[in-house]
This record gives sequence, C-alpha cells and structure tokens, in this order.
Amino acid sequence: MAAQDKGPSRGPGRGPGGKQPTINDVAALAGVSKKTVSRVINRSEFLTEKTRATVEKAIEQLGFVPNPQARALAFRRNFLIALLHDNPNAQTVLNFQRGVLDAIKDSDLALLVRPVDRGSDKLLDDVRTFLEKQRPIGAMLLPPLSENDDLAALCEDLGVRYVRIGSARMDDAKHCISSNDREVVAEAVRGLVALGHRRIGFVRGPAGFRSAAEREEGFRAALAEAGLDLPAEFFARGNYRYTAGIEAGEALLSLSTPPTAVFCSNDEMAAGVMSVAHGKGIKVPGELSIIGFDDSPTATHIWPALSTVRWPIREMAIRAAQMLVPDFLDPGAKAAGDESNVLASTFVARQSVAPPPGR
Amino acid sequence: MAAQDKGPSRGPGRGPGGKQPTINDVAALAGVSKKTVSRVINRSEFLTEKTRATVEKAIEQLGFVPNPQARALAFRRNFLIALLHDNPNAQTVLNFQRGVLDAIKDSDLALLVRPVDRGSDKLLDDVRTFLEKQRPIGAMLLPPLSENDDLAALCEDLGVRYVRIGSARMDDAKHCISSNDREVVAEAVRGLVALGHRRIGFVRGPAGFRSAAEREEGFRAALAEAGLDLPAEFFARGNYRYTAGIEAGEALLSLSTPPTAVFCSNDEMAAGVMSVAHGKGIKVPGELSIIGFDDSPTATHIWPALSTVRWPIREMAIRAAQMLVPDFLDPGAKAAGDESNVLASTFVARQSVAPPPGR
DNA sequence: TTGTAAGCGTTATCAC
DNA sequence: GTGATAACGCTTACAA
Repeated sequence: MAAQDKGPSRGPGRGPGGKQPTINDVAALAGVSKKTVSRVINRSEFLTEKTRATVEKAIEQLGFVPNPQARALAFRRNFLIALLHDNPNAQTVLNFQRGVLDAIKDSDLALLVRPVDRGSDKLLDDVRTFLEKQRPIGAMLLPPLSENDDLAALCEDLGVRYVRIGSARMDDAKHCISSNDREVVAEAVRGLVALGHRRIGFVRGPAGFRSAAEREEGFRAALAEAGLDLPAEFFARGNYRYTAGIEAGEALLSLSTPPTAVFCSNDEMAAGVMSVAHGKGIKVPGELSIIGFDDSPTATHIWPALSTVRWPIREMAIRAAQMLVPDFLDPGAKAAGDESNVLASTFVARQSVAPPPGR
Repeated sequence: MAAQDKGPSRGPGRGPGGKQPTINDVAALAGVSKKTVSRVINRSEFLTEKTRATVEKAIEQLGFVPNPQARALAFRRNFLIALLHDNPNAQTVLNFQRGVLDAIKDSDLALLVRPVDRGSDKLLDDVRTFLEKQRPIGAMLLPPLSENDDLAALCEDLGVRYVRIGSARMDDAKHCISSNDREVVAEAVRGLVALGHRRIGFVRGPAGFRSAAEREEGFRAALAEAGLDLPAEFFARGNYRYTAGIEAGEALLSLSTPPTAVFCSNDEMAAGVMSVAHGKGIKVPGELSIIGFDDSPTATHIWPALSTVRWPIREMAIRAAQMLVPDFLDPGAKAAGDESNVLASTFVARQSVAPPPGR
C-alpha cells in the first residue's frame, strides 16, 4: 500500500513533495504570473476568456485550493462568518447554525461561533476584541443580543458587516431580518376568541425584550379587536423559563374565576403552565387551552402536544447569509437578494387548544 | 490624517496612523529584534528575564495583539478548535460549545463549528476538505460522530489533534473522553428493582450506536444481577426520537401484562412513552415508572418531571479542551491534565419513578 | 541568549 | 489585459 507516507499525500493534485500546490505551481503550469492566477481566483473582470480558461485548467489539473490563511493575511479579512448569540434557546441557535451552514456550504466561508454574556459589562470589549482578532467577513446577531444597538454600532465601526435577527425590524432593512411576531400572535388569539374563549390569560416575556413587547402588543391588539377587556391579574410576568411558567400558572389558575385559555410568550413557560394544570387536575385542553411560542422540541414532547408559533429560523438564517455575503455565495443564492426581509411566522395547531368548557 | 481614519482608531495602543501596532512597532519600541518579540509572544524559554520584561512592557504600552492571520500563515496552523458534530441533541451540542468556550476563553483560540452529515458518503471528503482548509489546532468529535474510526484516522493523517467524546472508551486514552453509561444505567435499574419492580421494559437506541449498546448492556447487567429474566417483548427498538417512544410505548403498554417500569435510552423516547401512558389513562408514576437518559430540557418540561441520567457535558468539554490544547491554555488549566478521562454521569431522581402498584 | 535573512501563500501597486 | 515587485505580520532556520 502506498499509504506508508506520512501526512496527506494522496488525493489528486498534490504538488511535488506531497504538499498542497500553491498559486506559484499554478502560475508555472499555466505559464502566467501569480497575479493572473489571483485574478482568476477572485473573478476579476479584466481577463481574456482564453487566459482564464488556461488558468482554470491548470487549477483543475493541480487540484489547487487557495490557502485561506494567506488570503486572510493579504485581504486583512478572514473568510468567516461570526455568529454571536446569548444562548436564547439551544434549538434555535442550532437550527440557525444549520441554516447558515446550508447557505454557505458551497462557498469558502466557515462559521465561527461566539456565545457571549449579554449582561456582562465587558460585553462590548469582548466583542470588539473578538472581531478585531478574527476579522470575520460579517457577523450575525441573534436575539436578544440583536436588540443591542451598541453592538450594531460596534460592527459598523469595525467595518464588519452585520445582520440582526429579531422579532421586529430594528435597523436599516439591509441589517435586519425579522419575523412578524405581533401579527401572528394576534392571529392565534383571534382563533381562541373564535372558539368562544372570553377569559384569556397572558404570560409575558421578560422586561426589556423586544420579542416580549411585540408578542404582548399582538395579544392586546387581538383583545381590543374582540372588544375584550381583561383584568390585570390575567397578565403574568415571566422570564421565558419553565419555572416562571410554573409561577404564572399557579397565579392564573388559582384565580376565583380563572382563564379558560392562556397564551404564553414562549413554549417553556407554556410547559410550566401545563404542569400546573396537570397538578391541579385541570384538563388540557378540555378545561384549559394553552398556546406557546417557538415551536421548540418541548412543544411536541409534552402532553398534550402544544399549539404554538413557529419562527422560520432556517429560512431566516439562509436569508441572513444571503444578505450578509451575497458576493461569496452562488449566483443562484444572490438572485434571492431582493425579497422581503420580514419572514412570516406561522401558527401551528396541535392538541392543547379546544373550545372553553360549556361550548 | 488621524481625523480622516475610518474604522477603529480609538482605544489604547493604536500605532501611528490609527492602525493596530505590529510586531515591528513593539520591536522598535523595546529596542530588540522582531524575533525576540516573537519569542516573548510564544513563551520561549531562552530569554533573559530582563529582555522579556522590556518587551512585555512595550507590548503593554502599545496594546499590541499578535495578528492571528499572520501567525496562522507562518505556523501553517490556525488558532482554532473545530467542533464536528452530527446534531445529536441541540442542548448537548450547545452545552458542549459553552464548555469549550469557557475553557479557551482566556486563550487566543476560537471555536469553529461544523455540523456534518453522518450518513453522507462524502463525509470523509467533506471533513478532509474542511480540515485542510481551516487547519485547526485540533478537532473535537461529538457522539455519535465520534464513533467513526475513519474520521479519527483522518485527523491523525492530517496532523490535526483530536478528541472523541463518547459513551465508552473507543481509542487511546489521550484521544478519548467518555462517560460511564453502562454503570450508571445499571445503577438506575437497580434502583427500580429495589423499589419492587419486576417487570421492566427497555427502549433501545438505534442499532450501530455505541451509546445504545452501552446502555443496553448496563440494563441487562442489572437484570442479571437481580436474577430477572424478561420476555423479548419487553425490549423495544427505538431511534432516539419522540415518535419512536410513542411506538415503543404503544407496544409495551398494550401487552397483556405490561411492565410497571420502563427504562428509555434517552429522554425524547421517554417523553413519547409518557405521552402514551397519559393517553391511555395510566398514571405516572403510580402505575408506571419511567426513566430517561440525557437530562435534556424535555426532562424537566414534561409532567411529571422525568428521572434521568445526566452526562457531565460541560466538564467533558472542558477536559476535552485541556487534553487537546494544553499548551494554549492557562497553566492552571494544564495542571488538571493528569486526571481520568472517564467522567461519571449521575442519576437524577425526579417525579417519574415510584414503587410499582400494590407495593 | 539574541539577531539576520528567508520564507509562509496570497493580494495590491503600478508600470508596461 | 498582464506581470514584476513589494507588501501582509509573523515564524523558522541558521548565525552570531
């Protein structure tokens, strides 16, 4: 077996000595200068079809792949996309990663992940250092990190392109991908009203979160439409955690006239409310309807399966990549560039919603 | 000219012209050669305390940070750690990312994430291309990807250090971090037996997964210890998905004499079994005890909360980083280097386990 | 122990 | 259109 040699020496196109061929090898073989090869690599317009073809043939023949480290040094820019997040929800982050990877898989880009601590007072310094060191082509900001304007300004300042992902538009269109949380929540609540629910509880997200505000506004808008005026006790504050759902559920379901339905600002809290209902022997959905938001794995794993709202995460990730680095992606991908940057979330009906008792 | 600058021109230690200071600036200021500065950066042993101090002062004064791109080119190696995974479980992947980041946060390393498709026949080529291009310092392989010996061989071949994370040792100690799945499962089942359970069902993981095999062996070992001999119908095959749990639950709970407890090889399947129980009006844990594995978010979100097994993911991640790149981490971190590379999983008792009916 | 010269593999400048 | 030549910022020989 020829496999005796050490290191990567197989596969087509290793240059002499078992090393990767360099731009020099290509230039020599094609009988042109390295700059010309460079032009071919970088798709310069000023090239004869003939030379381009010659060079491309040599590249092909040698199996030449430009060295990203050298390019990074010369370009003063790394062929990376940075994903900055504050771990909002594991599934969301991972789905997003997948989407981005799908979008860039045929390019030379790679994905650099950076979890940060939103609360830290060194946040900006951390991110600055990170971006200055890694010099990515662009950065993606996931919610709720994306709501931080200073972070966006920092990217701008450092010359790093960026896209913010969120529940509503919060920047120039070219820097923002958002969903229509408000509208889809209103739609879900309208459904509840149509089923006959009149006493509907709401579990808010944490203060200061754009997503929380948007969802609440959607909820209130639907109530107003229906001419419903609910007591303040029907509005519970949460922090997107399961335990907050437990607390909210305890409060809501201990009321003398409890709600017949509860809209929760995310699935985790909805799971908490559902647990409380089970504990109290309240039938879901017969006696209590519950709706969540996120369509997390939890939504399908709990019983009964939770009706919820699905963010088009992967689509958002793909669009974000297209917006961020169109020139690095396939022409096909680029073509999608002029679509809207507001992507629609959808209501997912499952088993946790039914008409109120007595209807 | 200084006013004209675009981009980062503030902060301490920008060199002349608003640019980042380079090794040359440091050398000039310290009155030494760039090589000496380089030695300081790379912690060479052959240096006078005095020169080192001088250089370090200059570095400090200038706020000099070595350019990673240039280092990568010269070193022929990028200061990155690659995380290769096949999306086993979002929470697991993310927790692992966090652990790695924690371990490397004070170093110059960054984390490159690469989800791959385990089933693809281009897997090896994909990974090879990825590693050849990115040239990371090292790679981490998450299960079940870590079970692929070819992948490990590829890393070896490419001179990329690697660590495999898994349910049992599957390589040299220096390349492997594992948990003790078999033992902890046996322990959990012993607990069931101690409570009085005699008819215990088992939901397997998918064929070909090391984790699935380990867990099953632990289960069988505990049965043997207790002198229990269960019918074949008590063993259901699953694929780690919720729907497989549903199917297994349907099968197990429709038996003429159904089990009084079920051990599921992961939480998702346990959630499926639990849903079936709820649907059939079987009380959990009163009439049926259920145990899962993973301690995923689902385990706490379902009702009743699931007793399960917790992998020490973050610890594994940290250990993996320490094993992979000790020379890049703090001396403190290095010190931990000679500990065991088998980390203990723990059984987490929650509300889904109780004595069987009639005890 | 420290310095000099020659890369590492690419792109930018500016002639031709 | 194309090609010398000098960056890019750092490291590895090899001297001194």
